Parts: sequence; C-alpha cells; structure tokens
Amino acid sequence: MDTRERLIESTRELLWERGYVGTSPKAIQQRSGAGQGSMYHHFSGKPDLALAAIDRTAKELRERAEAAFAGPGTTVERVAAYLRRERDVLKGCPVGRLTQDPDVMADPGLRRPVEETFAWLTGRIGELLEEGRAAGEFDARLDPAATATALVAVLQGGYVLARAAGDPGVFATAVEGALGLLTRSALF
Amino acid sequence: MDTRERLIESTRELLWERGYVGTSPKAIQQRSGAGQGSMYHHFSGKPDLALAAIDRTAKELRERAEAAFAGPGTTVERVAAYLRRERDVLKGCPVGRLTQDPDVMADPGLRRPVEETFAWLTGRIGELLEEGRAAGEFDARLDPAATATALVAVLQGGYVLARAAGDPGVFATAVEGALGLLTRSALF
DNA sequence: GTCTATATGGTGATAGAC
DNA sequence: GTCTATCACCATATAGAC
Repeated sequence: MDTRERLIESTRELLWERGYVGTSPKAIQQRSGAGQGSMYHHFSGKPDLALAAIDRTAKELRERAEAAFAGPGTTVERVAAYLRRERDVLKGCPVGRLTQDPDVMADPGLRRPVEETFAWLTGRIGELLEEGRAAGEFDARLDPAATATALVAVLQGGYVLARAAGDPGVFATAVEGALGLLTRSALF
Repeated sequence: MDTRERLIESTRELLWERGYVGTSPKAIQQRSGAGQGSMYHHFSGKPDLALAAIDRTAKELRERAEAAFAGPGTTVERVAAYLRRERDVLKGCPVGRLTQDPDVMADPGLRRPVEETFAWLTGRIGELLEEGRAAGEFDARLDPAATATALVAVLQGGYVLARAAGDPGVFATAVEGALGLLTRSALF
C-alpha cells in the first residue's frame, strides 16, 4: 500500500472512531506512518483528505448493501438479510456518525456523500418493498417509502442505542422488533 | 440567572450543537459571558461542567417523555403522541448525539446518564406496550420489549436521516412508517 | 515525494492578585 | 467570586531544502 493509500485508510479509521472534529492531521500522520510534508503533498489539507476517505466509505456501504439485496429469497427476505447483516455494531455506522459532525455538515462537499448515501439506501429499500407489495408479500396498505425510511432509521438508531448500552445485542433487538412488525403485517 | 447557571446552560447548548470534543472551555466562557477564573471556580474543569450539563439534559428528556406518556388515550396512542411530539429535529437528540462522542463514552461518569436515559426510555415504552398488549390493543405475538427498542431506534435514526437530508420531514416519515407498521399489526 | 523548520492561534488548565 | 497572567502542548498549516 503506497503512502497516499495509507493516508486515506488511516483517515477512514479515525473518522469512524473519533469523527471529523476529533481527528487531527497529526493523528492521521502518526497512524499512516506518513510525514507532515507527505500528507500535504498528496492532499491540500484535512477537508480534502476527509473527502477522499468519506467517498470511499460511502461507496463501500453501497456495495455491501447491493450484495445483500442481490441475495436469494423474497424481497422482504432480502431486506431482512441486509438488516441482519453482520456489523461492527459498537463502532457505529461510519457514514451515519458523520451527521453528528458540525464541520462535516457545514461543508457542502463533505456533506454530499453522506446525504446521497442515505437517499440512495432509503430509495433502494423502498423499491424492494414496492416490489414486495406488488407480489403480495405484505399488507398493501403500507407505504413502501415510509416503511423503508423507518427501517433505515432502525439501523441508525440501533447503533445509537447499542453504543449507549455498550451492548451490540440492543442493535439486534431493535432490528428483530422492526422485522417482527413487518412480518406481522405480512400475515394480515 | 447567576454565573454558575449560565455556564451550565451554555455548555448544554454547545454540547448539543458541537458535541463534547468540539466544545472548548473558551467557547463556553464566551457564550456564558463568564471569565476563565469564574468557570474554574465553579467547576473543576471541562468534564465536571459537562457532567452537570448532561445530567440536566437527560433529566429534561425524561420529564418530557413522562408528560407525553401521561396524556389521554390508549397506551398505543400515548406512545404515538410521544413519537410525534414536536422536536427540534435538525438539531438532533441532545442525549443521542453524545453516544458518538468518543471522549464521553470513554468517561464512565459522563457515560452513565446517557446509558441510563435510553435504558429508562426503552423500558418505559416497553411497559406501556405490555399494558397495550394485555388490553388487546395489538397483535399478542409482538414482543413489547423488542418493539419498544425498535421504536426508540426509529426516533434516534430519524434524527440521523433528517440531518443527512437536511429535512425535518424525513424524521416524520420514519415515525409514520413505524406507526403504520404498529397500527397494521393492531388490525390483525 | 519526503523531510525539517517555522508560524499563528486554539486547548485546557494553574497561580495569584483583587 | 472574578480577573489577568502565564503555561505547555496541540491544530493546521506554509516554506523551502533534499
């Protein structure tokens, strides 16, 4: 892995662990093993490096979601597979945590990938639920878009509650609670 | 409002807006109009002041929730009233945002009120749903505790999605999506 | 590409006068 | 109780040699 690559990967880790405000160029240099001059040669500064890191993290989230959605089963089963996917729960969502970072939200360039990621994810799950509704997989009175938004919110909130409790099981409980509601409505 | 009080209130605002890592003693002094010496006279330092602020914010959240739960209607209606309560959506949850702050989670004293708040809220909603189930308000196969966890997660995740989108409407959509699921299951 | 030197301002506090 | 002085260190770079 070359220096530029190590800088991006170290920044991704630090943004996940400490957020944008809590991540200093010095910390990035130390973790990546790159020097001051090296970092400013490859990137114009902290925002530029953070953008490269955030873009990659957002892309990765999207690819993992697509992989789960492409699996076998009914549409509801594929959505459930994504919700139940293995996760580093106590570390939180590497994209969702950025919404709490005032300096990220204040910078349109840094904010865009965050906004796009959730718009895409919610829209994609909404499409799947729409298909499921058309196939008669659950109560036709449910609004696919609103239900999709609620499911993505359960994931993001599940991270919050699990971190508060210091227990990854809380995330799983939230997901199963939501799937229980969706499944009950599937048995109408 | 005396100096001590202004220090606590200013810290509450700053923790909400910028988090613990993003809030400096200097910023607190400027917002409160208190001097350096004044702040260190009333509090031993940043963690001590943050604890006073977090405790008060947690207490407030609890009181507002109790007020909604004590309203009229069936238990499901009272839970719905809490979920739909007016909120400063784009500012996020003043307690939930602290779970993303590594320095808060690393300090047991600061972390305790956060942990207790969510344990209490989830447990309280679980009790209400348990009552509702006993009263036949919804599908008896639903697990009240898991459903309560999912509902609280929808709130916390709703804040995240609304901030990502820059649109408070997304929070409302998530809540209505979740209530739609709960209501459909009430019509079993 | 990478290094070291240098710079301005912020962070989180302590000391002691008033 | 509040103020000013002082401090050691960190944040976020820029400059220019190698």
